[in-house]
Amino acid sequence: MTLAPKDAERLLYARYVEPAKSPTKYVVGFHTPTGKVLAIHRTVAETMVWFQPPEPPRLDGVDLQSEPNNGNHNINGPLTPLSRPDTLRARIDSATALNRFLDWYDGVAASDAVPTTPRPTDFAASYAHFQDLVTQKSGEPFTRFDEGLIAAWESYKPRVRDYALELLAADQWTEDQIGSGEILGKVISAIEIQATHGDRTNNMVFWQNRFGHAQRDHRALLDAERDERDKQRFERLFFDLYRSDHDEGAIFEGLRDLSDGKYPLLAYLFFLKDMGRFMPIQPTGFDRVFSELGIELKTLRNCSWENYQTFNAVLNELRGGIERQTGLKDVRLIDAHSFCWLFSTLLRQAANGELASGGKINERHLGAREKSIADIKYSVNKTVFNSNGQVVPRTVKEKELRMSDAELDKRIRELLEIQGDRCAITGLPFQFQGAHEDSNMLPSLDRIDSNGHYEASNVQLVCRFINFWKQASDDAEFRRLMHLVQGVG
DNA sequence: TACGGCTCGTGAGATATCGT
DNA sequence: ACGATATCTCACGAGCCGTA
Repeated sequence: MTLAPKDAERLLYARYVEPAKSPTKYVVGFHTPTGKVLAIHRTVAETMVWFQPPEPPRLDGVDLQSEPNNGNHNINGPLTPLSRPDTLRARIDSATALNRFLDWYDGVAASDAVPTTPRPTDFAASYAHFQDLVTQKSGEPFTRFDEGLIAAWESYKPRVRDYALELLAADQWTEDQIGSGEILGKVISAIEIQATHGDRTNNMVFWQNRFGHAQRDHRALLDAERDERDKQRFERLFFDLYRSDHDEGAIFEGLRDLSDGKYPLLAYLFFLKDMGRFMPIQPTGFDRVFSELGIELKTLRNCSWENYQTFNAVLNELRGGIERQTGLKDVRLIDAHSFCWLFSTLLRQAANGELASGGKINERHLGAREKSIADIKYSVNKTVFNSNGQVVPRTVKEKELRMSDAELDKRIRELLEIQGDRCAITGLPFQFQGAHEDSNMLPSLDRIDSNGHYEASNVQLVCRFINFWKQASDDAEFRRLMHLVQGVG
């Protein structure tokens, strides 16, 4: 007795209503209620089901095959789990046998299917590669997460998050606000964080309009502001996410369906909820580093709760590996995330040949930074002293230092922070005292209005050569001229 | 009949260019 | 600087077909 695939297909449609993706000429597949997938070949003579482990018990009319023969090119997209080597295949003899099999398969609890977290193949070797790249880039190897290159590149994420949580103010939400647009507005503001200077811009979600509205990760949220039904749905899910203990998986899937599967957006929203468990993601970047580490996980176009949980589990596993390699204690989830992100960026730069030429330009370590801060203070004091009522051949402008030493120190640190260690006028990265190879790139305190005094609101940090060039000219005019020069270059 | 090499089309994402 | 549009690149999906 045999069961023709077209009859099997009819049964599958009756049971699961719609296929996991539109059928191809050769293959049709379905999701089960527990989130597994199964598929059959449509053109072979008898019904052969591809399905995920575990192996079924002995069932009448169900004949487990020794080989999955799942090399078919149409097993992809939502059916990708079936392209794994541990996929099983069974020949099904009859309609009743198929139903028997499906009853069993549908009943396989999702917990049985919890995928083992993929691990790096040789973390020690990968870590050595990472150190090599860090050293090429910054001149010294990685030692800890709170200083050096990794701190400079990555420390902004928790800061952006803190600010986002303020804007979100989820603790003030009330259930009757759902549908009002207020919650949606708060979520949007917690996404669209743009610092006019420096590094507090939210780059975890691609939200800016630079490449057009359609490209923005949170487009669906913006559109929902003008769509009562979607507004209601979004706000219900946001309320559930931040204010209830409803099933996080269901919320994730719900948001995904509403927002077009934008993985970075979803991950960011969950990162806001709990940075102890959830990390932001940029699929291309993380796939790059996972492939380097030999971790079998593809996140690109795989935005699902299961995939996201695996992603976070992988990072969680890496914490131990990083602790063992570095000897550091208490490596946090976000540290593992930063490690991957920096590694990924370095891999990309190395691939593009940007590492060698970058040389020491990005070199920064705390010692050098501290020296630079001291230097700046010293030179300001000197400037002010020199221009205080002395008799000189030409008129010297009166410049007052309207800050105490401690205030000046604090302001310089603030500015370095806000400006992301870059020149306020040219955007070039600063080099710091002792770690520099070009003294023109040392930071220098500039008065925005050259006729004003040294006070907190009138100062910015610029490259030393910019300060020389700018002399007494007006800030706006000088910026205009600089842009002309940059345009020519 | 199954596998897998191959090609071609598609679309997302990244980047370049142009206009304001 | 910012926004809109054009262009490029790459991975993936789908199907064809030669080989075993």
